[in-house]
Amino acid sequence: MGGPRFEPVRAVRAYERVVEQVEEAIESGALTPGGRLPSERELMVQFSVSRSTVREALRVLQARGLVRSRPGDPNGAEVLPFTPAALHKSMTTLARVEELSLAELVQFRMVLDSAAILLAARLRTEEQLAEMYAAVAAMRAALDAGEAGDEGADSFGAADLAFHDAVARASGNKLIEICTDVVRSIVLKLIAGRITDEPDRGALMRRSIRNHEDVVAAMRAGDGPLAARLSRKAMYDYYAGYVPERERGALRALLE
Amino acid sequence: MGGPRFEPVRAVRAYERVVEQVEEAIESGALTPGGRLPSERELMVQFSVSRSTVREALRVLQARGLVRSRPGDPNGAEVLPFTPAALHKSMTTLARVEELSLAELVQFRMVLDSAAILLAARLRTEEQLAEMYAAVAAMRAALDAGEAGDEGADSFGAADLAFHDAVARASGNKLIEICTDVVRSIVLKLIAGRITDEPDRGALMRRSIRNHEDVVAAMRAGDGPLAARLSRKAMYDYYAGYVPERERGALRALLE
DNA sequence: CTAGTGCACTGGTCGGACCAGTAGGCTCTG
DNA sequence: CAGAGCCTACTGGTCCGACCAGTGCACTAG
Repeated sequence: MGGPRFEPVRAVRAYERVVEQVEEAIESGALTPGGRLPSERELMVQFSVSRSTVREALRVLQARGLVRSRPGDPNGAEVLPFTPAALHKSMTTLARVEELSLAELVQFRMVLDSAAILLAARLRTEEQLAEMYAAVAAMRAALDAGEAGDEGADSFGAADLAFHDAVARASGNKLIEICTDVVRSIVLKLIAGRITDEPDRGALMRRSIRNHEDVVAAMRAGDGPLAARLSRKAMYDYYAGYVPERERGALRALLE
Repeated sequence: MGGPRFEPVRAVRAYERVVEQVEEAIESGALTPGGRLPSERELMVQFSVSRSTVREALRVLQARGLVRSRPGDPNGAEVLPFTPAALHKSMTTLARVEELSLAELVQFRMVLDSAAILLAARLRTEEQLAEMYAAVAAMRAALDAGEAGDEGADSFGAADLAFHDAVARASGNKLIEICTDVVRSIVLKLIAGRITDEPDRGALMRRSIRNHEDVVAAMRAGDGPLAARLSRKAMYDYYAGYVPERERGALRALLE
């Protein structure tokens, strides 16, 4: 039969117990976003631990994006609504430490974005479709403004963001929405600097706009698979130039 | 012209500076996994801060999965190789706090897994293909063992994990690999308990095995799109029963 | 009734102290 | 001389008490 199966007892630190309890209170809904934790001095009484322990627990909770504390606030730490900030942080370190290549990130975006478009083609409302049209129009306006001066880059990027954000929201999947946003910002940070030096930037933008128009037209027509395929091609066209030649093959694998 | 553009100065805490410096040392490669940080008392000298501050910084770094400290270790905190533990944590809280539905999670898995299979169908080596066959064989063995007693559930799940892990690795995209793994474990945790109560469990497993066989056959034939479509169907078949009726439509949208 | 001023309290940081635990050098023994 | 055991100098975990610069609110003076 074998003796009783003993499990190794991991030494559980005091601050971890505090973290667990607060975390559970938040997840169970006992503490809602906007609500306040008791002050540190109050917490040390309730948990019967020292203030150092309380503070270390709060640091962990803060690192996980669950609470925020402000000096001088008489109300104690504030419970935050969930933000993907922690997710963003861990993915960013993943990208840096684990040497994620730009190709992998762009590939990931192609996968998620085309999935979002496939879903949005079915689920989108007329209003959301209008948002997408507006975003494309804003991209065109940014292009025209950029032809004269050199200011259009920011607003073009903002319009592009608005487009993909509208699509992601229309997909009805919050996880896709958040992940696309996170990965998008990481990609942009990686190619920042190189993006404005692009010699053919105007042509790139024009092509991107045309691609977006094709995508949204296919979505209006309800042809999700086509829209998804077009969106993968659009993203490939836009980012392939930044990806080393020998890694582009993996990207093209998604173009069918 | 407008006056000089002042930026709001956010009060930067001492422990944050410590975190930043250590983080940068890790990301720049000055500190490599397996390496050791100086002891806390040594750090408080180097940074000219108190031990409380050092410790709060270490707690943050630990929460981000970058270091780990053990009591009594004369070598100081250990720099960890990257693990998706932090990513996992933040996604889990995302799932709980932000009320991600099971349907969204399964949908996400369908998207990522089919993408991984599409890529793996092109890039897989013979060895990786053999791994997948072995995993399917293990699933069948677990089923047969389970018919007699009631022990097969664990080994069936383990074999299933091995299959999808092999596919994800063969895709050549570490981000996909990590995310599928994270989401997978969250899904399993959500339906834990319900999974063994399934009355038709044997039939479900048999069907799943057949689906996996079809997928791997399509991959051997090099038909990525077919394999991807089959894998989406396989996942739908396996998990749809746990998803509320009215949310299944979004899942079916991915079946074409 | 309003505007200004304290006060009580907050979080951030510091320094010192104690404890249980570890690792490696040391001594003592064979 | 070799090996087994103790011992000490560290480690991280926790506690305590203190000070500071801020914040909100009540209270007061106009």
